[in-house]
Amino acid sequence: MKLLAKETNKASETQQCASALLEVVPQVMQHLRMEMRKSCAADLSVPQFRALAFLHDHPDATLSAVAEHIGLLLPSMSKLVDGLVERGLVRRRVCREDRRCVLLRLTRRGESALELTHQSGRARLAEHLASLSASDLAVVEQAMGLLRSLFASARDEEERPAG
Amino acid sequence: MKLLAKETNKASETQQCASALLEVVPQVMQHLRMEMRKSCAADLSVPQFRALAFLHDHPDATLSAVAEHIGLLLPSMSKLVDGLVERGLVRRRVCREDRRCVLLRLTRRGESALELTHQSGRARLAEHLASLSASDLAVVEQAMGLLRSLFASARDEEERPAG
DNA sequence: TATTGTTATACTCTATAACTATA
DNA sequence: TATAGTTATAGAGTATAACAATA
Repeated sequence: MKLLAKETNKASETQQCASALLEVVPQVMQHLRMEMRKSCAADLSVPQFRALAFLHDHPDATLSAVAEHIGLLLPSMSKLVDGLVERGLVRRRVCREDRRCVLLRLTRRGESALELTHQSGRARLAEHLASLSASDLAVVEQAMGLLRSLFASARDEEERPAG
Repeated sequence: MKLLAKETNKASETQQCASALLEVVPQVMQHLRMEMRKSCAADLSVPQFRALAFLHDHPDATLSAVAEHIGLLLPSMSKLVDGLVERGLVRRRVCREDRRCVLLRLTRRGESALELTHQSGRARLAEHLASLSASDLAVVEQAMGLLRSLFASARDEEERPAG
């Protein structure tokens, strides 16, 4: 009976946590979006920024790989990459071994844009976090670690197995 | 000197935490978006869901109030509400005291759609969270509480002062 | 035939600028 | 004149469906 009660508590805790995520994640996301837009560091949208970050970590990734990581379907990703290529931030190249595949890689301008945006975004976010105590910061960072593992895409799991 | 070192550590902790947010929040957000789309519970987008949730908690809120909470400008909000009104989820009404203002309120269908989407989203999210231990869940929930306070909009602060 | 990617099309999100109605 | 909201317009994000090229 006690075990059952525990299970029930766990389930209700899980539901409560899910509710919190459902409310807070979009709220924080909206702030991220607005700050990135206002800062105009390199004028990157959030998905563009994420794509560049992935390509920084995985040079010569295929379009499919990026799409899976970002969580977009191929047509959406193809279009997003169109923009990055037009702006000279990414280089598109056909793979020699399998000519159906497209290999993507950051240009030097792409690297700069990524770094600029990352630094500026981090700085603005850090201002918001300034009022947190050291232990609060630790809680948030730990939570982000947990969520990163939970919501990593299948392909990411292969490379960096989640704990 | 020791104090300075502490300050430096705190700053670097803050930066690291900001980096984690910058990476993980969009990742989780993307999952939320996709799950809400796939579930088709009531076919609500994330911003639509957020607007309904706010109106549930604040009946007869003005368009401006909703816009500020969601983090949209007035034209964007007006258009979003157009869609909700057309679908019969929200009622728009002119305020008698100040005829410039528009008061928004959920219809019964709006309440249902909100509840359906909330339950379905929470359930799907809960599946992902199932592998977390009770203490991990607590960490995530605590982090969400901290972030909710930090990123609440100005108007929300008035009603529910952040700790 | 199956897979990778692109093109075509459509809808939502979001912004800015110009406008209307009310105060 | 200032404020609340709408309309007009535009661009990015995202999806589905249809297509092309390669395996």
